[in-house]
Amino acid sequence: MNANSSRPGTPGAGRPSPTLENLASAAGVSRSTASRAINGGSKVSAKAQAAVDAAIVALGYTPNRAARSLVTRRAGSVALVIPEPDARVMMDPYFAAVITGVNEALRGTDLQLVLLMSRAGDDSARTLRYLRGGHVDGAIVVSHHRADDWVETLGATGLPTVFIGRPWDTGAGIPYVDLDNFEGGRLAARHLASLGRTTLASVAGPTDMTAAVDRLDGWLQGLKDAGLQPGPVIHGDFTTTGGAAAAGRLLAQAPGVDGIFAASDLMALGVVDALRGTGRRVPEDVAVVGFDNHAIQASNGLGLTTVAHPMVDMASAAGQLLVSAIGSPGEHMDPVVYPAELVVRASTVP
Amino acid sequence: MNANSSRPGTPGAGRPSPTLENLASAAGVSRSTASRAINGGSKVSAKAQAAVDAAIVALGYTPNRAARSLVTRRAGSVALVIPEPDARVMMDPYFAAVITGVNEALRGTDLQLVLLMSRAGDDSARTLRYLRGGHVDGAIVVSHHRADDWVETLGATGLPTVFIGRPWDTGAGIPYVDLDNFEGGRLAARHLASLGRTTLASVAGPTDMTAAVDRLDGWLQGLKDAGLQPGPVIHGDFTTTGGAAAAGRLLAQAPGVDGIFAASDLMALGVVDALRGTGRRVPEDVAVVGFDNHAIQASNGLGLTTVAHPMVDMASAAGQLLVSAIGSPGEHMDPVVYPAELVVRASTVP
DNA sequence: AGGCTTTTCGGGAGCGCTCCCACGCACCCT
DNA sequence: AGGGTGCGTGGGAGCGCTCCCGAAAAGCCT
Repeated sequence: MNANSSRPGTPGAGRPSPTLENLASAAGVSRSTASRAINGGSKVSAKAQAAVDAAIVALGYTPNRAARSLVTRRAGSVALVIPEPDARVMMDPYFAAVITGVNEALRGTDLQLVLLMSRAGDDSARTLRYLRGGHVDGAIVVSHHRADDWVETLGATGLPTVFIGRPWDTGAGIPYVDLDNFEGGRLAARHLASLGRTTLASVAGPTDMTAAVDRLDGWLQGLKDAGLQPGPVIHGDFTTTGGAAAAGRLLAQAPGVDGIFAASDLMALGVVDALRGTGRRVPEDVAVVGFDNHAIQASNGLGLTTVAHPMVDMASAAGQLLVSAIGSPGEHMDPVVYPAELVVRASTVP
Repeated sequence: MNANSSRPGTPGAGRPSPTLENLASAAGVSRSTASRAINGGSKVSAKAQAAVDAAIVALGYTPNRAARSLVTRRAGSVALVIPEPDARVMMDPYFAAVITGVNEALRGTDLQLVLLMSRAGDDSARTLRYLRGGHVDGAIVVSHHRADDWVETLGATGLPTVFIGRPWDTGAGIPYVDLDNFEGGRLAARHLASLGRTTLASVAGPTDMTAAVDRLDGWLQGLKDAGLQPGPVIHGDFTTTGGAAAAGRLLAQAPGVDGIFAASDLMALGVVDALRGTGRRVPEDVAVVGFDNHAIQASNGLGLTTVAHPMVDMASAAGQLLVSAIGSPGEHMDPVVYPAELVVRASTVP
């Protein structure tokens, strides 16, 4: 037995891949019949279908995407647009979840995921040119900051588009997938109130993101429902260190706080660390509620009470929405809003 | 001023984009000349070039990628292959860094990034078919586990390929970008030894990853160099919880340990938590060294001594390597190995 | 100035595929 | 038995582009 017995004949040459014509003659049918057999198989006799199928395997035939695209005017790919500075992508588990979910939705279709990460200004024009250039059949935009004007711009191009996270401007009627962030905030407030906590504060997210604003609005509404005075609100940046810093300022403002709602699990972890740093016990002295139910919540040993945010599922739903939007263009699609659910753990209930 | 004054003429219709022929007649030249003017501009008179350039702007012309691909046999895209179960992608910051870096390298070229995440078995065949089907001009493979046989398989196809992380089988001569993990492990050992620590243990990574094995080998070599007895080695899975669990077992084996090297920052955080959970102080009782210098190391307030691992830069280097491999196929390219550097913080030096 | 090379240009062909249309054949209805 | 009505099939055209090659224009030499 020789170890390298399976060396190919012409190294590096890469034999030309078989064409549809090759396939057809190998199967003993015409190019047209072969094409029909490959796509959907309607109006093809069982015999011809079988012959083509066999030939595909025998020749290792793969249709040439470029040729197909040229005539069908379909690119066979969708773009995932992430309009964020790269550094942010690094830390936030959100994007990994989005990629995973969208990818999941695309599995089974023959659509490929093209990643479009665009930084500030100039680059976003490039991205836009690419999108409207017909190079993709649709786009999923991770909608985040108020400044991005993707909505109106993309809305005008007619390119099937789905947003993940409610965009600021929903007027264009572009479909989106979102979590009921308002209800999530309300649940957090109600939960803390039901535990008898009365001095409640929040480490909120950036004010230019709909998700952060909704969570805060819900939180305040929940406090009002419970008949509680709203405590201080500090805006963080959704990161752990940002959460810790916000907690520090918060404690300076309201040393007697006994319940904190952090608008993300990452920030909640920072908050817990900061609290412990001051000698406070969680949850005995201060109960903490996070947001996202991200796996990382378990990382400091303390189970974190949090609002579930099924990011992968939501991204997958966005992918499916896009696929069906591509399938039936022009049809109106309603937004999909996932309900919020509270997951109670040791950071509020010992 | 009417708010919706900029509505396009035919909503949803999407006017047909101009073809090269349109462009040529608008510029008053032939299709061929227009084509030449667009690609490289050699053998085109200044006058013709200017006319074409003007027409491009006037018409908003974008070349049809599919048509171009069909004749040039270049896809205009590269694949990023991530052969991991999706769940893993979620937690590990590594992949976000890879995506960021590769994307950075591709900026400036007209290559697009196509994401190929393939799960176990069946799916990997699909991925492979896609890669060898000529749908991309090259591939970057995040090489991780021993089981993946991408190396030999891709090596045979002749598709330009670069690995991130040294693959198990380097025989095929496929270029890769890696960190000097061995040296990183050795630095950790030397550092702890130089602090007078004598009972040293390691929470290593999975044994089927070259990075984990190299770090461990370097660690053991460093201990030998310092004349120290190697302490227990527990294998974790590069996650925080895995690190905490490993630390628990490690303390059972060697309660008197005064220095621990964790093969990733995530695991190091788990280790620190576990140590504190037993009442041990870091670094007074036990010094801890991590690996990666990931931003998350700051998350628990304690600065973590760690080995720098410039993942974004490395991924970017891999992207550049791939671009040049596509430019000059068949040419041999040497692996790129980044040096390891120790970053000393409070987890070892108070 | 005549013949030469060099430079610029335009038309034709064809990449691999899908779609349209027309043709043949089996089948069923009256 | 004759004329439908299907379904299955094959050939032709053409998607938008690049490349090849021959023609035209411009430059150079002796």
